[in-house]
Amino acid sequence: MATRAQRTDALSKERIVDAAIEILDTEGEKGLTFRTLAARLATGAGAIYWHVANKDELLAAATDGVVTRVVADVARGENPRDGIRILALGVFDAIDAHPWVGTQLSREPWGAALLQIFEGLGGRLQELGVPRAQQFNSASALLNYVLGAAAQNAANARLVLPGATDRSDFLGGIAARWTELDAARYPFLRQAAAELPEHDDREQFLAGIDLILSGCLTES
Amino acid sequence: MATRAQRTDALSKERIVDAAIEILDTEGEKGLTFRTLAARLATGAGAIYWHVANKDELLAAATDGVVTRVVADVARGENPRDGIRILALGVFDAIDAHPWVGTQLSREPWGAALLQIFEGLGGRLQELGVPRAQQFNSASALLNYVLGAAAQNAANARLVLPGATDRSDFLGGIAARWTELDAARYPFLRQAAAELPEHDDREQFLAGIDLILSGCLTES
DNA sequence: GAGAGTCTGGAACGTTGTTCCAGTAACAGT
DNA sequence: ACTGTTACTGGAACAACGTTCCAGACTCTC
Repeated sequence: MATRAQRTDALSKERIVDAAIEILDTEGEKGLTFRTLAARLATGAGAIYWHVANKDELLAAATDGVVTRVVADVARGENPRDGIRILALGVFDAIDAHPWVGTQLSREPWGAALLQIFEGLGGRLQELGVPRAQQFNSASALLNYVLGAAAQNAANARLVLPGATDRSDFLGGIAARWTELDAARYPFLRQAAAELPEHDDREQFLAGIDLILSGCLTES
Repeated sequence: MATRAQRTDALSKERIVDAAIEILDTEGEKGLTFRTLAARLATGAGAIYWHVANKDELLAAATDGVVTRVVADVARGENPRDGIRILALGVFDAIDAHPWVGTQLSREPWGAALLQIFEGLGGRLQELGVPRAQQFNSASALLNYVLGAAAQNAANARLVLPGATDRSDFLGGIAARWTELDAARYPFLRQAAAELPEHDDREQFLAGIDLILSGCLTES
């Protein structure tokens, strides 16, 4: 049974997941259906179900595929602080390139993809000298922050399409709405509106990482 | 047109949203369909569409409803640090009670619910004396952390149902899987597995808030 | 009463995830 | 070369969903 021959045009979970990733990237989350997938693979829906239990498993596998590549790409041997920044930014960029990964990471609580990121963050916090009693909490804080920023960014990416021509138009439009808010109830937002259009998501994300890291190291 | 009389059994957006929240809380996200909603309101799907544009708007309205209540409940006049903790914990608890809110907050990037939370956090950071240049970044970091933790918690809540009888069983099962991981690739997770079963989600969440706050205040 | 607006309920449409199953390809044993 | 078994395929069929459509019912104004 192990050494069974394959047809030359054999379908496989790997080919299916790769095709799914391609569709997700080009057509978005709504573009991936078992029918479009079957069409791209020139087969029927039933054949796909032989290799994949259901759509959730397919999405989880696609997510794991992307995340595994990111985590593996982060060089070991960096000093731990830079390692954390590179890893976090890698996840951030991956989700920028594949917004559906952000959605998926928030849906799949203890999946393989998440564990890899958690390990990468936690291991480097150890190296940084965070006291053992606080390693778990600190790593969780970092992970939650990364996931929150990621999901938010993914949702944004999904939203840029309609209306605005480019990113600064888009943010300008949101800032304009903020300045129209009730001054008594939303003083902070009205002030922040000024900074919104020219802020850089990546820089802001990294600033948050540094903030949390400095918190990890100052708390005794 | 403004002073049009209402039938006594009149449908309204408010009644629809309230019924939707009830279904979401009792039956979960999958339980809310326009058919179940119409059945509970003893009407047809078309009647609902007269008051609500589509399901997205319905979910957004339900989310805003819950979040508005939470934000309003947080007493002003607290010292700002406690205010942030209470607000964040309020959002956390609300999502624990209504897991679907967590999912929704991550999907709706600049919705009214999010703005209220952002304002609450940012305003109190100002009072805390965070330098103006860092208020935007700090508030974003807090918000992203809250959202990440919230979404993760919501996903967990959705997952407890099958299998395990109670929470510590559930976490114990996950910890057991962590200890079976490859020791060379996952040293941190294997260590964290020991702490997982008895950790308290709320406490860990608050520890993360304190971590970020201390980071906000030490970064010059 | 007549007419106009507002609102209702349910039938109907197109699409989705999933199941089912008759059929085919490649092997192993004889 | 035949046969049976297993591994796999493709497409028809099903139930459920979000959404649209529209004939009617209600309630006001004239």
